[in-house]
Amino acid sequence: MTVPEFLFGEARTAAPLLLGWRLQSTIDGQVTEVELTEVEAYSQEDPASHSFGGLRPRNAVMYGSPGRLYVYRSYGMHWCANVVCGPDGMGAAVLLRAGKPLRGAELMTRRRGRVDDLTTGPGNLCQAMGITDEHKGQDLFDSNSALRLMSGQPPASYIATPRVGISKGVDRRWRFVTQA
DNA sequence: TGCTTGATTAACT
DNA sequence: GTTAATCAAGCAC
Repeated sequence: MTVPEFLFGEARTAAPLLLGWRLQSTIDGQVTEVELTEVEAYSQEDPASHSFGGLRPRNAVMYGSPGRLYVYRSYGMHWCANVVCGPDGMGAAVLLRAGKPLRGAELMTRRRGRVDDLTTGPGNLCQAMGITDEHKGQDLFDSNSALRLMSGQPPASYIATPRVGISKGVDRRWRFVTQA
C-alpha cells in the first residue's frame, strides 16, 4: 500500500477525502478498527495549527512525509492523532476526531472503561485504539506498523463546519463530518 | 525559572 | 452550565 495522492495536497483538500477510510490498530496482537467519520484540517498558515510559526522539534513530524502519524498530548491527559499531509517540508495534518467502531469494540470498551462514546472525540478515539506518544511518526501505510490506514467506503455526503476547541483561525470551516 | 494556556473529557451543581 | 484533572510547549521575566 502506497500513500494516496491526495495526502500530498493541502490539508483542507485531503481532510474530507479521509472520511470513510479505516484506521486499524494492532497492539499486543489485539486489533481495533474504526471508520473515520469526523476530521479537522490544520495547515502551516493556520494560527490554530501546531505547525504555525515554522519547524520546531515538537511539530517536526507534521513537516515530514505525508501518510505518517502525528500524536500530541492535549490538556495534559489526552492523546490526539493526526494524519500528516502535504509534501516533505510542508507542515500540515488532519486531526482524527471521531470514528465508527468496526472491530474490537469489546477491547475499546475495556480501554475506555465505559460502553458509550467509545470513539467520539479525539482523546477518546486515541484511548479506545490505544494510540500514544510511542506511535508518533509511524508510517500509516506500512504493513508492519501498529497503526494502519486503509481505504474504505466514502460517505454519501458530509458537512463542513468551524473547528472545535480553538481560539484562533475560527473563521475557517475545516471540520468535516460524515452525514449518515 | 516561573506562569499561562490549551486541536479535552467527565463529573459535578 | 461549570469546573477539576494534569502537563508540556511557549512565553514572560
